[in-house]
Amino acid sequence: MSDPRSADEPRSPLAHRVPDLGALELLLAVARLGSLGRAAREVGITQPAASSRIRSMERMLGVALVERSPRGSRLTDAGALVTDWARRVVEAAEAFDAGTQALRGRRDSRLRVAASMTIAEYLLPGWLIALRGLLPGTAVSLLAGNSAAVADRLRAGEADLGFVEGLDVPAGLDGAVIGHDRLAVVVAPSHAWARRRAPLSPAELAATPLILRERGSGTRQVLDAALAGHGGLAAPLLELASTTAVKAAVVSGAGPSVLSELAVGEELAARRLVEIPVAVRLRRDLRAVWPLGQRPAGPARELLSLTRG
Amino acid sequence: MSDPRSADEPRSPLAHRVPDLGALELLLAVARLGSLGRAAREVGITQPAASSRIRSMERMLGVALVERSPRGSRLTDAGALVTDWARRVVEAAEAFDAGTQALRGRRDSRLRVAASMTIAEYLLPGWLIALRGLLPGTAVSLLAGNSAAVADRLRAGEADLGFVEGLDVPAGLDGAVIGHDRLAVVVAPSHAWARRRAPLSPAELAATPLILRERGSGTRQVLDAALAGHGGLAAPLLELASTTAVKAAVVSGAGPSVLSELAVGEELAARRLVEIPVAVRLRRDLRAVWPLGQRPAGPARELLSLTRG
DNA sequence: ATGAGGGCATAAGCTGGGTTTATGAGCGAT
DNA sequence: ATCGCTCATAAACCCAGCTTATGCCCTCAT
Repeated sequence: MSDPRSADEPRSPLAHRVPDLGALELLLAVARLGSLGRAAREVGITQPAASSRIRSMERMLGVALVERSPRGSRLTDAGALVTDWARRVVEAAEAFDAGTQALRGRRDSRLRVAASMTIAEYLLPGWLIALRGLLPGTAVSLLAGNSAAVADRLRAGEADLGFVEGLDVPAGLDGAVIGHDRLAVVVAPSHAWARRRAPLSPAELAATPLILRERGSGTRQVLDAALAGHGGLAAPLLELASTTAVKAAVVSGAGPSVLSELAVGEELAARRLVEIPVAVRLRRDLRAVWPLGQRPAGPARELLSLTRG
Repeated sequence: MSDPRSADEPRSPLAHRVPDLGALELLLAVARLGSLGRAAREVGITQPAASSRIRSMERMLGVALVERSPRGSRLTDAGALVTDWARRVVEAAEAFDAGTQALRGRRDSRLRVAASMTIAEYLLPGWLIALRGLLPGTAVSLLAGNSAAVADRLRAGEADLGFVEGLDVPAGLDGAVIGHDRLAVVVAPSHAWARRRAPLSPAELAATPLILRERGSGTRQVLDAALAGHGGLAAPLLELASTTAVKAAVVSGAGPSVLSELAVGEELAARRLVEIPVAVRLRRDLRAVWPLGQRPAGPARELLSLTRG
């Protein structure tokens, strides 16, 4: 079946209405340093280039961002707001960079990490940025896969530290719980459940056909276990290959789903999805794991310590 | 005093290691449509342009993202991960776009919003994106200022809907609580408090000199009120002009501060800051406000309904 | 089999945004 | 006055990314 999309078609390319990353970084530098020239030097361009870049950004946005004076430049009120929004874009880009850098890391990296998809996707980039603050220059390589693949890598000595979500520690490994992941029942805002007042009962949830990832996913295991005593999970409404596909289907109103809160944070904040309270505990542990008896040392130890509150 | 920065100097420009927004959007389109050519059409370029753009992105990242075949293109495993990180960058860019678009909105917009800085910064862009889903084409203008300025605008009939955080509803206005904002005690990970096990007592917090925004900020009011019964707030360690400046000082280890959880979410996730539990309730209401007796209608009503869980 | 159609790659040429260098002008401190 | 900082303007340049034109590969239907 083709992608069931609804009403986000007629949107002109974002890149024409949002300055590029270089310009946003420059703006942050101006905000921090209080001078176009100094900001230019920091980002490695000349002062006229910075001047023109900021000016063209102001033209693009239709708002004056910086107040120039012969003694320096300060942000306007609007500029301060824009800068804060810009900071969030740059931070997302930094996470992107940290992630992709680890992804292309070679086997001789000083720290080889293996992680489940969910953790690699949502948590690891942040940890890597933090790690860079503590141990600058540490080359990190990342391999993402399911729990079994992570366990294999560790047992084979091809990774120094692993991260998995799930109900138990894989055989042959030691581990420590570093956090929890709550599963959330979500629907599109237009769904009838979004107007409920009472929490969903476990039996109701179990009896409702859901949009789920295909059998074998960690999410589905937890859901199965939690609802075993309530009649068991109904046959899925849809089975899709990726979390992204599931989210897209839910957003478009195809039905309810149960997804990690990590995966739906943005959608909930932007009200593209609504969470429905449910009277059952849907949690799973997030674990750091390593080969039995080999407590993490060096960079692995450092990363591990970062991941615990 | 100059900016006390520590160890994030030798970082080459992000823009050289992260593809531009156009390329990221293209990658998302490829992921969704399963074909370079179709993705190219969607973003308004030709197929060879898309081909070359994806290729140069793969060269930049050093990772194969797309598996080409004569029947279409699918993401590689690494490509799926990269695409998810890219999605977060694009979403941040969309929030940026929604915000700046409102910021330059003229007075004749169909919906004129006035909001406090914190709300304008962290919540409003998401609401505007959601609103665009419900009422496409609605021109929104945004004015950001403190509570008094928001109230003035509404009373003068120059805004249709306002958002403020604070302890009470400004005189002459009606309002509804739409959510809460918790204040968090935060320190740098290197600070001694980060290794505490017991929660902070209110008296301890009150007695400790903090890094705060200048007198008059909403955050400071709430803090003053909450600690009034515990000996009153100690003289500040530092008084800075913007939330950003406060955060930078705390991150660099200058001392503890108390900030909105909205303002420190990213920093906590990336472990640049650590939250210290404290045995006192530090909450303030987030309110939508409007002129007495004039219940919001039309787009204002729609936006209001979006902001309540 | 064989041709049509969809999908991707390559090549050549163009264009424009962003860059640099060079210069000038405003303001403050010495 | 004069230096030293700031930012703006002008002219020349360069390259990333675009388009158009073409070719190859594979699959599917006739």
